[in-house]
Amino acid sequence: MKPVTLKEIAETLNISVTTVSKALKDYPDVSKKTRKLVRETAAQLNYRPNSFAVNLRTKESKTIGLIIPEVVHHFFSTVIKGIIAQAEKKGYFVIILQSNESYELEKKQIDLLMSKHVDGILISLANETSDFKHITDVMDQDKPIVMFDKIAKIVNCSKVIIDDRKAAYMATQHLIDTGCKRIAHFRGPLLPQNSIDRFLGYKKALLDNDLPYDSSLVYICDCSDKSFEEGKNNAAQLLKDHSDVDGIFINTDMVAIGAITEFNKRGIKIPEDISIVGFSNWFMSSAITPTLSTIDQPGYQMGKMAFKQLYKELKALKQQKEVHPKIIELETSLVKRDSTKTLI
Amino acid sequence: MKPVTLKEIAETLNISVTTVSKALKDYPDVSKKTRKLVRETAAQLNYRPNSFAVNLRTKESKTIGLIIPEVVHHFFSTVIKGIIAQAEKKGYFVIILQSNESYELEKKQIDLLMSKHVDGILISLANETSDFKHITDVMDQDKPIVMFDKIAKIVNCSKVIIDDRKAAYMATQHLIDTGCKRIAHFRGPLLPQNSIDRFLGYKKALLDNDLPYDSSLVYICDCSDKSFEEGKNNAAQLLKDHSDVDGIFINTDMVAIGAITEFNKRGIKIPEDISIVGFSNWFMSSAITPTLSTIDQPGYQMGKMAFKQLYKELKALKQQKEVHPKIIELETSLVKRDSTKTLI
DNA sequence: CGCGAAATCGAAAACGTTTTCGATTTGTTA
DNA sequence: TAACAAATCGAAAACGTTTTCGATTTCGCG
Repeated sequence: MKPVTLKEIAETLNISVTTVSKALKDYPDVSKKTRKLVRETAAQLNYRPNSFAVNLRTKESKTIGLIIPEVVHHFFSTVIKGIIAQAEKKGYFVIILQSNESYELEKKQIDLLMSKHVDGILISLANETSDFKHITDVMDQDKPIVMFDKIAKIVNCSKVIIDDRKAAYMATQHLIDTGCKRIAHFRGPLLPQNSIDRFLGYKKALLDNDLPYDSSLVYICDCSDKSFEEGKNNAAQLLKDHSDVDGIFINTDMVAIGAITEFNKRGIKIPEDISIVGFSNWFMSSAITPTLSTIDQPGYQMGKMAFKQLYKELKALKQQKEVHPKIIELETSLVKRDSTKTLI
Repeated sequence: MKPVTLKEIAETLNISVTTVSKALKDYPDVSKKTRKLVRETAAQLNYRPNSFAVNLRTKESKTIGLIIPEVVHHFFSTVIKGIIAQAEKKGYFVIILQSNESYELEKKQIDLLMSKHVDGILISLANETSDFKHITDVMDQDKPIVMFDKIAKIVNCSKVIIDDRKAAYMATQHLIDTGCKRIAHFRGPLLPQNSIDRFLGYKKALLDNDLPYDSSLVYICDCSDKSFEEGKNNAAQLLKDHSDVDGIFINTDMVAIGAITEFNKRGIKIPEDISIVGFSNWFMSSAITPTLSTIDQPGYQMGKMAFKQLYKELKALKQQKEVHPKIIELETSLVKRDSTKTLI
């Protein structure tokens, strides 16, 4: 009933605990004979090292923390999956906590993870977060932290990102290329770096093509769990405000699908009346009618890379090596579908 | 730089480690004066108990394991969210592992969690799983385990479920009530209890209404990440096989949406030609055209309840009390939308 | 056989906490 | 003031592992 310990193996074999421990870890200073003997009885008694004791001794938990703004979110789900898969390969566990896009909660969650002594932290920042002391505090304690997707440029840690500005530029340029002259933008919240960058990419594309930038064509949405509704509302509002708009670049696919739904309901033809490009390549974007042109954002890959970088830093730290923060930029691509078309 | 320990607090105060420890836990045998003193210096030195040592001493990790077939899944996301939220309230962490619907992987993940000494396990079984020794092994080691959604009736542990049979009956009855005479079923895989139950509910509703059960009207789909495609394929196949079908009860919303997409493409009118009812009330079901009638399945609630039950058992076990497995059944409801209508 | 080197082993400390139980001090009452 | 109860404290063991360092044994070789 009681779990088997090194001591019990030692007793049944009439050798010391030390030797048993060393035998199981293939230390060179224990003879092959006893090594084999120990292995066998350990297997026979179904020995499992007590991870609590190992943790205490080695000061490692083989566990990392993951803080995410929102678990119920398709893109983040794929990131989580990438992280978990990669962590498992390296024998790490992942503890997931949510920030609910709240700065206070984010701080609390970091605190919890630190008191739990996770070996490292992966984080995508909350929309609210504009102060980063809680992050730098972690770094000051020599605990590696890697940001992904929603990052802070000012913090000097490793990051896994896409070039949001470039991607948004690509999306907007595509609208222009297919003939749009007056292009609106449904942007995300004001603080997060990626919604800023997407906005800037949109703006730059306009200016590079000698199209005037009109701030009244920029609509804000939270991109919360109400995204879909926001898309509908913004679409309705846009129709009221500007009858001349012929294209929209939208911050996320879900908002875009909300907008499409609203346009469909009102008999606005896509892409004949209005062309739309979304962002993230959520699988539903190929299911909606019309199918949605969008930017492909590699979530799984992002999770995978984020863990890989964290793992590198964990190893470096263990060997007392210097770690240099690294910025990993993943490629995005434009996926052309039916919501954008060159009209004759 | 080094984290402060009880010992250091004791030294700065010239008292024993014992007293410090007891003071921090409000033991009655330390005077109020020293208790306050200890608290203050602990706060001042920013003392954090070393969780590794606490774990080792108390044999608790305040961590539970969660095994889920697939993280990238809207329903499971909401369950995860419910679990994490509730766990946090009680000071528990959640380690998430995926089974990818594989029995072998599920076994391995349980093994990992056991070796990590999680305090308890929450699990939704993989489709492949038909042997349950790995589950009963956990129970034999007095580690509480609670199943949710995809459960095994034969295993005597606590479960949080819905009445899939009743819900499916409701869905099918609704199709019949709106005038359908020949109703197909896109069912899930053969092994999981819930897809069996949904099939049985469908069948019973037919028979209770004196409609013949025709096994050729039952189509199987994996409900994997290819769900959407499967919906399209099954829909296309159905049109080839049976031109007289006027209603379908579909195992999940995502498959249903795939089917709707296919029907839309082919000019089949919903609900005029074919009525459709899905399952789970995924938010996209109110976004698709036409909106999808479905069964509301309370994911968040299910996660919350699953953790609550596990927590109860953890507490009972700590107090050496007997634990009685409990089956918690959550209510479902029919959500009527545009994909089903009584036609005049 | 003797000597040094190499191979093999084990005692013990350490990780930081919790908790038992005995020791000491303080307070109370006759 | 003596005697006892109550309050307050601390020594030490325990949780199970890892690792250092010294002790012992074995071996090779002259």
